[in-house]
Amino acid sequence: MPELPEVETVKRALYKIVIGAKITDLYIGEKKLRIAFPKNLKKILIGRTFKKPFRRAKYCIIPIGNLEYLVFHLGMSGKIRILNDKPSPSKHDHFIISMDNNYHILFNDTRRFGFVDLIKGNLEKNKNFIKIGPEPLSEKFEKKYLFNRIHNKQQKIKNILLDQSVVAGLGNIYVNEILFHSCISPKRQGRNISLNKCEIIVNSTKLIIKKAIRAGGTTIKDHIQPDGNLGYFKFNLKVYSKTNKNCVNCNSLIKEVMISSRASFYCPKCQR
DNA sequence: ATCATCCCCTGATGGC
DNA sequence: TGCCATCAGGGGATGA
Repeated sequence: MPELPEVETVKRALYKIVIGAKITDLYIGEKKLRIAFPKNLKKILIGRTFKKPFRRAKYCIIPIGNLEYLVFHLGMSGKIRILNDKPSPSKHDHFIISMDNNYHILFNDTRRFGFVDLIKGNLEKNKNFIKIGPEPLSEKFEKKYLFNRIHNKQQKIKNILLDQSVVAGLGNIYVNEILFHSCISPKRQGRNISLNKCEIIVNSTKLIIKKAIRAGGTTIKDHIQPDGNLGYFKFNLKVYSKTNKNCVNCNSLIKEVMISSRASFYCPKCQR
């Protein structure tokens, strides 16, 4: 599910309820997620107080002390719910945090590609973060940077933008939408993209990511906001999963092709 | 180094 | 109805 806007939505929901809250209880499921839960996680967390949560790429991070962080990654199907009543864990519920303000954070993940981890020390030097590129909404993500990163690449632009070391947080839905907005074919090689086109890609990225965050992300199947609402950006999708629908600009039929075994959608007339 | 492919896992869907 | 193959928002390991 979750790309940057979905994780940002989760972070904002947590921000409203975790700051200053003390952890009173923890449930940890039997099954291993992408990585095992840290040893003694329960012992370490109970009694600790959350500080301000933040997001980096597709990771949601809550500091629990000086240079100590609780880190979530939602993988493909991970969901965070915020509940007023203590839930009894049902299928695919892997992690529940109870706090002294009577809120409960539930981590549910059908496919278990997500994980929960504890990180100590400088986050940006941690193995999960050290290679991650600039945030798309930061000033560091600008046309010259992008041009430098792609102008000698043999890869298709679709794959380049999915590469977290080039730009952080984009996934399959938003890359498809960004390339449509940029009028660039997903099959175009990185080295065939000019500086001017890079500016267009950068601007489209910022615009679409901002709009998606405002909408609470995109619900295709799994994603829901932590309060149970849908991600309303699904009503703004122009190409993703629109195979054989009409292009909103030129009325041509939207095409679907597989690029590196991931579905890619584009308008063959608008995107070159 | 760079790039494509496979794999982790569960569930939904569609063809036969 | 059942069975099988394919696909899904991610990303790490592998090997050419």
